[in-house]
Amino acid sequence: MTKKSSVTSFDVARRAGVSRAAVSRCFTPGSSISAATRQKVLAAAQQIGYRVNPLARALQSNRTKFVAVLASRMDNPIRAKQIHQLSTALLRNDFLPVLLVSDEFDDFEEKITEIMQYKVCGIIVTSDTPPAALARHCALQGTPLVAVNKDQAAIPFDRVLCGSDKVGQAVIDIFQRAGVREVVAMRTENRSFTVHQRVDSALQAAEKIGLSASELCVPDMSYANGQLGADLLVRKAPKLGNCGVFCAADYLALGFIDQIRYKHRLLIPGDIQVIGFDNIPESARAPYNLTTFHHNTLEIAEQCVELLKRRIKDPDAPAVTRDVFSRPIIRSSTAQHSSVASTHQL
Amino acid sequence: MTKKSSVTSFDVARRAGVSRAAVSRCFTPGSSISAATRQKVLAAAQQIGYRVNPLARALQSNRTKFVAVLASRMDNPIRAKQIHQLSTALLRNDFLPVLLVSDEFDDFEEKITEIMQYKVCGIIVTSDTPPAALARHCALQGTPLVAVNKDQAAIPFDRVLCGSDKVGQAVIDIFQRAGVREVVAMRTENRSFTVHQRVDSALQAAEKIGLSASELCVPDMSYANGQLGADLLVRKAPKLGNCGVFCAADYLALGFIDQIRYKHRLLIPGDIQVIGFDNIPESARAPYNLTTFHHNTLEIAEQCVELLKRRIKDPDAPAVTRDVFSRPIIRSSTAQHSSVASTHQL
DNA sequence: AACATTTTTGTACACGTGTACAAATATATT
DNA sequence: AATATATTTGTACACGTGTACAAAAATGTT
Repeated sequence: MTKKSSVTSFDVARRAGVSRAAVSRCFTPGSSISAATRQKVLAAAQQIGYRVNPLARALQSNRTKFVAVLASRMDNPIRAKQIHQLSTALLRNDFLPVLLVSDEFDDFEEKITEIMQYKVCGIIVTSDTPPAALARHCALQGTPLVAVNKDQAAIPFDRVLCGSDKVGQAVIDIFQRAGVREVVAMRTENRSFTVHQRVDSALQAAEKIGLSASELCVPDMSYANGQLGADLLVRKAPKLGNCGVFCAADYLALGFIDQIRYKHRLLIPGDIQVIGFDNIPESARAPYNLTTFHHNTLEIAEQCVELLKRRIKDPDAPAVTRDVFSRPIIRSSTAQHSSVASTHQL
Repeated sequence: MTKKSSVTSFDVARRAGVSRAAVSRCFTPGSSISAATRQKVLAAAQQIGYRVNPLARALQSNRTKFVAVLASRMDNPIRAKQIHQLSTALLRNDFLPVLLVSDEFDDFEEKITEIMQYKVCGIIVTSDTPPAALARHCALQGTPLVAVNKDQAAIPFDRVLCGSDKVGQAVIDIFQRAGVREVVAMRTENRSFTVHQRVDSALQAAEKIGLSASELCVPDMSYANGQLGADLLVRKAPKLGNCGVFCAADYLALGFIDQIRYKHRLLIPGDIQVIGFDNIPESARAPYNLTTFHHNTLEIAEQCVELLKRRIKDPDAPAVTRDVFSRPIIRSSTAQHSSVASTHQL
């Protein structure tokens, strides 16, 4: 048993009556080979079930189809979905995703250098891994790097964002139309680029139209911290009138809403209006009906792969940033005053 | 730039004043090498930053550290968590997970045969991929195969389950203590081994103690199908008394609960009691508070890796099935009659 | 000290492929 | 038909490693 089915290009060459180089050329796109011999080789290969050994090919050409995907915190459904979409997009484009999950690893850099030894043809960063050191490492090895929702660094790399600055403006527009007089933006302490950008842009947009705005800070992005945020807000300002809270992630918003309703016994959107970001499945459901933004993970994934392919083709192209639009989705966690009752449903 | 840092074992050998074979032996566990030369080699390697080229090694030894992880439907949080835990467990044990997501792919088998060309050292199946054909393929190539929550097949393989038969009994116990007189078990049409096993074992357990029991079938495992199940149940039996519904997955249960409450205007657990399975984060929250079972993805992941390692060590060992216990978690979607108010909280 | 035995070392080959180079063939041009 | 050019083919080497084999060294035994 376990017969090593090592049928090599030699076998194909012999059977087709050509040199081994011809076989290699037949399976190497762009090589010079006549139609006649190509046919002979393909026929022979078909007959004896030949497949190019990708390891030997990689050893020679210094390239594999592997793409390292750096991830973390997959308990957040939007992150899980992003990984799902990324993996699918990569597979669809004939890459093979290697999933490196950074949680629990102190020596995560070690894992990255290890996978780079395999001559991966690219790295996609979704995790919290700070990309500065990684970008240096990649530049040194000539490995393409694409980062999702990351700030720029000294060494440039390709990036994909999700509606960086337009989101804040949209939040304020919605709140204003809904009659909100005071805006609170909830951010996290940890180093998440987009969270801060969303919150900052919202605060700026509020200031621009003279709307009272403040921020509220919780440690991390989770349901529990959303609850914490509710407690903090109620303690700080027990009397809330026409208040709108922008949570930088749906997970925060859900915790916030549940805590406001079930512990503090206030009404949403009657007493407090809430906007989230991500549009995770739960947000659409009856108990929440959260006004939020569609986090377009599919489009992000496709942009990542496109940038990756672009850079593989032209390693010296200038670094690019693609901004994927995040569509607002109005539901009933915000009041719907105006006649323009735009009720997008996903 | 992009200097190929190809420092090879030749370079190390020259610097250490030994043969290249000595270098190879130094980095091959179990090889015969003296302590003295090992030191010399390690020192030299350290100095010039040598790392074994894993591709060349793989070409020679016919083994890589890659493990193919077959996944699907990662929009379900429990599946996402399972992938997360599996990837982490693999990385912790010095493997590299390659994530193959089957959704959207008609020619998924092609992807599997492709990754097998890379001489992966194992395959772990979490997806809906029917393992029968795969098992044959793996047996032929001598590739270890571990399946999660799959039925046995003609060709045996290692398996990990999650409380296959004990769950049904536990469900009925809980319902009985809570005063339920009629049990309905919701199953899915699609080919999920564990769903059917859970439902069947519950029906059997009910029958054993003379409890009236019936089943309800919905197409797939999703929130929307939980809603559908609620509609079907209410249409079939508008007058429900002391009824307990066992949903084979929390996602179903949540949809069921929301639909029962927000559309049919019935009370839970007053009118209908509900038990789920998985203990996804949402189930613990205030709006739901679902009685369910802890789906121990961490333990499952570790068992998978353990079985994988075992089989790599001894390829001819008999196939094994490990059953991971799923602890019941009593919350308030079931009534708590008896004095033994066991309120486990995760 | 001479021999037998174990351990360590070096040489040489194998893994299966891509491609530079020159030779051979096919095509275009005068 | 003879020459110039473009295309295809085969040969030979390179990619970087693991390991069988025999030679050498170290260790143990009488």
